[in-house]
Amino acid sequence: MTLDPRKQKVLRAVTVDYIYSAEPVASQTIARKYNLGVSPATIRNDMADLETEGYLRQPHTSAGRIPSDKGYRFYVDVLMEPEEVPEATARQVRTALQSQTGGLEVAFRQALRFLSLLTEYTAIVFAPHLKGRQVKNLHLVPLDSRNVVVMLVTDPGFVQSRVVELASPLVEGAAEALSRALTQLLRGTTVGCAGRSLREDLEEVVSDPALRRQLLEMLGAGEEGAAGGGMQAEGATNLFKHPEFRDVERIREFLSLLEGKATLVELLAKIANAGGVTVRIGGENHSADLYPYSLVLAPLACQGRPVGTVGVIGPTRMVYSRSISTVQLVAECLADLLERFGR
Amino acid sequence: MTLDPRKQKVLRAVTVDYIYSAEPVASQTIARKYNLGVSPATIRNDMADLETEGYLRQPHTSAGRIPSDKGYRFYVDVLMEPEEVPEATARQVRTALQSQTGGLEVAFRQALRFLSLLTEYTAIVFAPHLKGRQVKNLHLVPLDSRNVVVMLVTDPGFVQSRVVELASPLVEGAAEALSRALTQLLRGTTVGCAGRSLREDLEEVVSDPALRRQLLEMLGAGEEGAAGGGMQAEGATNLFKHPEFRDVERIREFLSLLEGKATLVELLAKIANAGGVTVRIGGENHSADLYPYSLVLAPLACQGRPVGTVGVIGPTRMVYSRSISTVQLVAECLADLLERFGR
DNA sequence: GCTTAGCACTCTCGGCACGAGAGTGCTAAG
DNA sequence: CTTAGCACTCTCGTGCCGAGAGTGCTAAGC
Repeated sequence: MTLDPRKQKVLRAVTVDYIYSAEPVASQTIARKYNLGVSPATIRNDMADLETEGYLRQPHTSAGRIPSDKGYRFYVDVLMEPEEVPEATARQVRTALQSQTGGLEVAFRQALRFLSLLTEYTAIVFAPHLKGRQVKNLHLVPLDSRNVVVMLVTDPGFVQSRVVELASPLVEGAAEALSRALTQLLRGTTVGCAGRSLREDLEEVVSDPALRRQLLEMLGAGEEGAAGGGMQAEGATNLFKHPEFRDVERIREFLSLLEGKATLVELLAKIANAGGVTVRIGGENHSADLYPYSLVLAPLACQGRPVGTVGVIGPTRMVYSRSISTVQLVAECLADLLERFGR
Repeated sequence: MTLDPRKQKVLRAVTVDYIYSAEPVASQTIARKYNLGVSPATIRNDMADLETEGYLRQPHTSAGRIPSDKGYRFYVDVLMEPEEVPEATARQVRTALQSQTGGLEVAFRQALRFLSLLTEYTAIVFAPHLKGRQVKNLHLVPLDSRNVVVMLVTDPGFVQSRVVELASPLVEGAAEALSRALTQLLRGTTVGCAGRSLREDLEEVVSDPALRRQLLEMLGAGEEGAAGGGMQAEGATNLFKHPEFRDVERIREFLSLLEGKATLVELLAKIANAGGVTVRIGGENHSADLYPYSLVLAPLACQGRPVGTVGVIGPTRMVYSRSISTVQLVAECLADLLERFGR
């Protein structure tokens, strides 16, 4: 069931040509541009075979061929020649991200900008969510007698803070004592798993009801924190440069895909547990919404545990080689960053 | 130079009809639907006059009329009947926003969601920027011996925090002493106006170079903080429901307007100092990028000082009456919130 | 048996003409 | 000043046509 060598060459030629031209590829074009040493007629026969085997599609009779999802998959797995990110560019990205002092959120945003700039697709990140992270530290910082900042630090160095208006004023020194007690109580607790016992323990330690409610909320359902529990995207407009987005309906679909998030988050969450760069092509996503898109995604881990996913989304007609190396680069930089913060 | 009463009625009819139908309005349509008691021919004459006076435009000969910017302006200032937000909806918005405990960022985001939902346009907020705010409090919270969270609290209760890796370990108790010293030094300082003297003072108080750099950065150029120093938008896809966005070029323009931000931020910053709801129609914005859009904007203030702007952006063919009342409602809720945090 | 030249066939796409429909502007009468 | 009537203009949808692109098939060649 393997493809004979010439058919592989034809499939590669069709794929590469279509990726760059966005036009169905004709047998003659291949004969002219990629010298396989055979005539258009022969190529035509191979293309017909490749179509019956499911690697190519024809938009309509008497048009050239374009790769099917299966064709892209074979291309990515077997035929594609890897493309390195130019060393100069790579260095630039690395230094920019490593010298980042503005905290993880800012670094993530910058990573997205790089990704969308270098690939010309839309960069997405499923930011490390607080849910599932362990509490490292909890601090109360009094602003004045009635207001206090609650600061929750979780595992890889995410800081989430909120201002609480207390029901009754704090006495001098109470904040520090409470901070110590709470940190001791909560250290190691997993955010999002606020069990009954925790609730009872809190009632003992914290007398102020407003503060207690706020703490429970922060430790609770894993809401979007400052680090962005949800998904972020950058460069949505990039996609509109590509001819598959000539019509408005497609644009609307794509934007509501990004805004709706649910479909994407589900996929990104799954990938967070994968190893290495994953390529998902069109229908492989088993979701009608994602059918016209391909994604190149890399998991993010901190001390061996998965914390999120980063990558790009674009049309199935994607420059996979470049996307893969770029995503890899950016993911590595972010991994370094996560280790640095995660100590 | 004032318009005679019947012409006003005609102008109102054309505007209202066009706002809802998005089709050029014919004299006969007006005669049929808005009974002004005159024949289409008379209305035609009035429309011709209104056109020479600049209130109406004709997309091409033998099409109906549509309002010009000047026409919309007259409609908004004189002809429009105010439309209240239904009490039930208003109550819902108020309670949802007032019971918000997740800090200003979350509340702002929710406000945007309401706005975009209720108006069907794109909601934007120029979030209170730290630049220009006064420092209220500065705290250092040690995480372990080498890492410390720097937390900067500015005037209306914005919290900005970053993790710093110190050049040399902290001794016990040093963090608290430093926090006190820094708060005393910095209280009342305006963020973004880090003068030379401040820099010298910091050198005396803070010996750690990494920490010093971080502090200067946070106090410095007024970068985007956690509260979002820049602009946020919600519901960009809303606009694509409207027929003026049938073609891809317009969509791309709009999205890059939102992503580019500069043009909008400039306008929003100006409005931040205004009083009450401001309506900007098309060309009134004196910016080619904004020419096809109208904005309904309200300033946000805290203790009498301007801190930002909130509103919606949509096509000039906008349901102004509804937009105005909705923006007003949301702005009031946010003002309450700002007062609560600003104590 | 694989490759290839030749040719008929199919499908898309741009251009053009045409007619219907919508709406105006003008004129002249009420 | 208002209005009926009518000619005029412009858009838009439709159908037609021809050019061009590309294939599939057949039969001949190696």
